[in-house]
Amino acid sequence: MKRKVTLKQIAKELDVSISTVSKSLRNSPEISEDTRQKVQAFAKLYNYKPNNIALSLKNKKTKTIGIIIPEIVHHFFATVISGIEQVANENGYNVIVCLSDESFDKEVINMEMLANGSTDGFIMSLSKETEQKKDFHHIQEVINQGMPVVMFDRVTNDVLCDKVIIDDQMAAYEAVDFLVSKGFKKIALVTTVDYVSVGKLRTDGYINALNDHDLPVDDEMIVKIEDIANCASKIEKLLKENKPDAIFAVNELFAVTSIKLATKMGIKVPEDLSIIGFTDGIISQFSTPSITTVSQNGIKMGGRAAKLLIERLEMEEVEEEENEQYRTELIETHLVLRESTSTL
Amino acid sequence: MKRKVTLKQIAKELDVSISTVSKSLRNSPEISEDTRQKVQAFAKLYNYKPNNIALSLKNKKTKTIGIIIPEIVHHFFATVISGIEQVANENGYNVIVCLSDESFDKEVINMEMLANGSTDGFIMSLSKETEQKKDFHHIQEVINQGMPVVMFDRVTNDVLCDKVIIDDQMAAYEAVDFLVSKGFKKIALVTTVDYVSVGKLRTDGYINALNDHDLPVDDEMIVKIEDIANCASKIEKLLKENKPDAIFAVNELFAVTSIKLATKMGIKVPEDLSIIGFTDGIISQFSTPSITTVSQNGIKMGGRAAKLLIERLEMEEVEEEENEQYRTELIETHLVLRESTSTL
DNA sequence: CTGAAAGCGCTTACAG
DNA sequence: CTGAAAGCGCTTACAG
Repeated sequence: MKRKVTLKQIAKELDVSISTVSKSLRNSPEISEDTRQKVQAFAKLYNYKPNNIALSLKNKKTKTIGIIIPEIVHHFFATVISGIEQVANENGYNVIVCLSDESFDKEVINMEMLANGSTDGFIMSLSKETEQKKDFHHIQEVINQGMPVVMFDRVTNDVLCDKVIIDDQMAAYEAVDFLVSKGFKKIALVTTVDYVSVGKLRTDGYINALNDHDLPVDDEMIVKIEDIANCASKIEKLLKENKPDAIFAVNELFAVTSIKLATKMGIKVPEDLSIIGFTDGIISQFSTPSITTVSQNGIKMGGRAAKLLIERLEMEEVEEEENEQYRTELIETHLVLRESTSTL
Repeated sequence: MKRKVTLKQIAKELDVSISTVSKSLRNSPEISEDTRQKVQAFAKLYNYKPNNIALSLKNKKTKTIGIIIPEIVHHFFATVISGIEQVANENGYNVIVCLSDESFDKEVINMEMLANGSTDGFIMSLSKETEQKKDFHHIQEVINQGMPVVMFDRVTNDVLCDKVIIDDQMAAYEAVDFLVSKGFKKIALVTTVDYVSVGKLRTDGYINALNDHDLPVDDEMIVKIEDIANCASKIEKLLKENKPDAIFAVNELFAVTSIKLATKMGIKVPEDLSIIGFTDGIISQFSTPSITTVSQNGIKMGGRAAKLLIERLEMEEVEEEENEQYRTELIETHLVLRESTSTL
């Protein structure tokens, strides 16, 4: 068991001061070529690596990014982490991940815990409960303390900070517009309850698209699902009683569930019913039929979020802090055509 | 912008020493009731929270766990992280995630980076490249420095440490045994190349099961896939030339790909061909037909791994370090019956 | 009961 | 060219 070696030990071993060792290793010109080499050779031999914690304390920056998301067993969020991680790594940052499990309390606790010195900033997506409560004091507090926050996907206007989103409303609009252009008249919507910000926006997009095409917006054709576990009955009812010829679903799970239920009821997809989902994940790719969907590039979103955060982090060092030019970056989306929509 | 307050500032404000503040906040009996209350009130008012980094440096422990896995956009690994995170949180630990992207170099770099004081220990699953190279010096080094490591899923016998695995060989055996018991005679295997440890074990289980039932092991019926991207041709060839009546696939992707290809070729699943996969993920659940599979409880694996690591971490404090009783925990698996196997 | 000092591992302005 | 000192934010054994 050879514990990690410290400057102190090297200094003692070489009979010089700690300062000399430190400077030698950082190639300070103050130090003579001779001792520098001696120290460096010794350090190499003992595989000296500076202690991150000590550096963090000294420099008052940790070079780590805190990520707080609702869940990780979720293709889109995993994808975003992956994007963050990549950019973070390229810039010498590490990533510490906390899950809120869609709970407000967990989100607050995690945020406060990480804010006590563990990270330089945050990248986050709101939990459903937080969106419902509209209580963002924990985020505001962190920002007030001078730690930058970047929100993505599930964001709020009530907090001023950098944001990375897609244009949910427009993307939904385009999906529905596509269906209309293909001649569908009875387009249903399977969406979330309204407090889920992205769900609400996608719902708005659906409504706008119908309006713009002078199609009626029928409440019977809009199914709002609170709890994913028992969404089946509502969708079945929609299918049976309202006989839509197309469905726009605001996520993969709603889309695949609709397909499965329709198929079970003898409704053929896409012959009798076309379906468009949202998020181009594993399910959309491997479902049978595969699902036409609005792609949402999580890797890119994560990467951008990390870039924004790091830029702000590095900027702060130079300029005086109050550069309140918060940016909201839009990641483009597009429709991925697959088998679940008929090409009449 | 009100920056976080420190002991020093509180001390100054209250005109007492830093030690007194520190002790007051930790409810030391040394301090008079009076000053203790005064300090605590003030600290509360200013929302004082001790700085994690300073505590880490002082205590020589970070209360964070380093996780190094091949990828995160992967249902099983995401599931394991989720399990780790939960147990970690319950015990006051945070989790810092690094991805090796299946690359040996990235695995080494990440490990070394985190080992320089950022984490108290590691939970990891080997990258494919590492398994191929059989170079584990980075792991051994970390262990030699006194940091505990827990490996899961993709583990190696060449490193002594705690491990959490499933019995891959037995699980595969049981899956194939099930197929045999249902009367299938021409059971094919779609597996990985041999250097992937879990793939190899599952292959062994397949072979053993056939042997024990006096069924021939035919190399033509075994497809080893190196690169997931272009596995189609090999599976098509298998289907066309060898006409298996059942397939055991060592992961979800191979299973669903086999189903899709078979269906495209007019082979009906499960009527003409039964398929069993491995890992009960999103794909298995939402594929059509849904896939019979060997469940592999990632949440539980992650939870156990975290438990093992934390136990060792807390143990070290007391006993003298060389308690080299490394444990290997087996997580039970079972067959989840779904639509992809016919129930003759 | 309170506080000065040492120390965790490092860096850097300053003296010599 | 080298080293002592101060400091990052904290804790704790020790003096007073």
